[in-house]
Amino acid sequence: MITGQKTIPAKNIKTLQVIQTEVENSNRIALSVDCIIFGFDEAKLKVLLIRSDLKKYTGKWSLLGDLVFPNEDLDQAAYRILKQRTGLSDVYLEQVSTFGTVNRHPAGRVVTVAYCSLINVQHHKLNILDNELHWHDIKNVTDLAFDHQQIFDTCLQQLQKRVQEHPLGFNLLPKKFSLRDLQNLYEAILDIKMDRRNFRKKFFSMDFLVDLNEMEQDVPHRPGKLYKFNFEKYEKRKKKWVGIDF
Amino acid sequence: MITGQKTIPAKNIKTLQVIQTEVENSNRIALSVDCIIFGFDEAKLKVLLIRSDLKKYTGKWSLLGDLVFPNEDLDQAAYRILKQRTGLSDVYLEQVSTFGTVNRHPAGRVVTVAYCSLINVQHHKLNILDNELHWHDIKNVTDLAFDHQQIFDTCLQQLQKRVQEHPLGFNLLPKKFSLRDLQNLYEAILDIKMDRRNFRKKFFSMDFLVDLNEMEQDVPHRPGKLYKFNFEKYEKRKKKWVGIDF
DNA sequence: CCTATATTGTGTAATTATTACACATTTATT
DNA sequence: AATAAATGTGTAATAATTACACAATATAGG
Repeated sequence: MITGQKTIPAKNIKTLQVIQTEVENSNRIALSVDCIIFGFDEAKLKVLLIRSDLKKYTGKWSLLGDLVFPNEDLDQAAYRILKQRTGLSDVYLEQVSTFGTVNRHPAGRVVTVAYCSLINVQHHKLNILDNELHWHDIKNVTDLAFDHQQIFDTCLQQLQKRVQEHPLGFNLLPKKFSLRDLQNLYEAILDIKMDRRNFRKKFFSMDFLVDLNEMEQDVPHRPGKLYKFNFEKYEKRKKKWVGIDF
Repeated sequence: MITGQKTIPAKNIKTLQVIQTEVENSNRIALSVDCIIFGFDEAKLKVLLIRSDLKKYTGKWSLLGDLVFPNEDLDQAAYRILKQRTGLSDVYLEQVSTFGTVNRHPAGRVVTVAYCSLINVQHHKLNILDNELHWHDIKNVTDLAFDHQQIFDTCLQQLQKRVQEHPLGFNLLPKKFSLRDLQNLYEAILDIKMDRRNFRKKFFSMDFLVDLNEMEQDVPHRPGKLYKFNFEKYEKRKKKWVGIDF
């Protein structure tokens, strides 16, 4: 057991003055936010990308990003950049991970924080300010500019994990959806097929779906019932975990 | 469906020159790493803390952190800082989250990336260079300096989650451990009590524990069998997930 | 209007995982 | 030799998961 030793010379400890000098001078690094914006449309999971306009990456797609201002909170910067680049506000936005290899950006040292957002393609109008802002089927996302492929892969993986543990997916669907929509969503995100009956059983047993007593319109087959997700009930009841499993 | 529109003026797009100017000039921010180092001893989960030496936080404890150099990778910085401050190397180290509110540090704008490390207290000798470097029972960790309490809470929560899904816990135990040790560890991390028989059944059914045919020594009661974790087997077999549950 | 097509809605049996719970055994200590 | 303290073990009840098939309902097209 290690015990405290007040008398040891604090070699690695710095005074506030030293730290201030370091913070103010040569140790600073440019910091950016990159937004990974997922949407769901035509039963496919999509992501918003723009063309890179850097010569080094001509023709390649990239994530939406920009530098963080020295006087704004990191989360705030994420919302600002998302708003600026797509017109979107009032959406789910979550920090995923930070990427900081020295040479990840051709303009110099830029450490970037990835934020992930899930939006309902039907209900959010995009404000297209940027270079070919585009929804891309995630199946076709390869070879992005910078280290954006790695960032994208990380975010997709985290989405796959989180969507199984939290009702995130509903942010990607219209307010009223059919069970088929819901299953399509999960199948698209997780890239698997599920048994329809068991999928329904599972969601009904969770007891968060509210039957709206409405039917789908304009489908070329027997229409399904429409449901909404009861977020209030979920918030009240949530959290029970504990289940070791690996 | 949004389609690409090459002719839209790219208001938000910047040339490499513009970005370079931004990156080189006034937009830079100090970046630090904070290390949350968990250990397990006396059936308690512990964390390494040092005294803050800033006047503002006199008497308070803080995490081990330092600034990232402009020419080193972020992960590299985390390993360097951990090594520098504790003498530890060759340990599990993982990025958790980034904290970036404007006023989190009194010396100016410093965005910090939290890294979490799990070490075996018995098998790693600490190199005490710092101000009262100390193992603290996590139950007594309150009111840390800076926003370190928030960072600590986030890391502990993530540890609680991850330890249930991955065999992380074994990094905190000696190579040979009893099932009681293992259960104590889980109970300390998750802060719950578990049924002994069911705990054993669970771990035996996973089939990753190797019976070493050795017994505990120097315990004041019937000694238990010693086991090790079969990491190779785990690596081969891992990944099955898919289980929607919330 | 009738038929074909596509998709919805529904139940059960088998298997597997989880929970709750008690007593005999082994070792160290006195 | 007796005591104290912890180990090691099994079963029954319940809950969750999986695999699987057929009738009902709407649209589309002739």
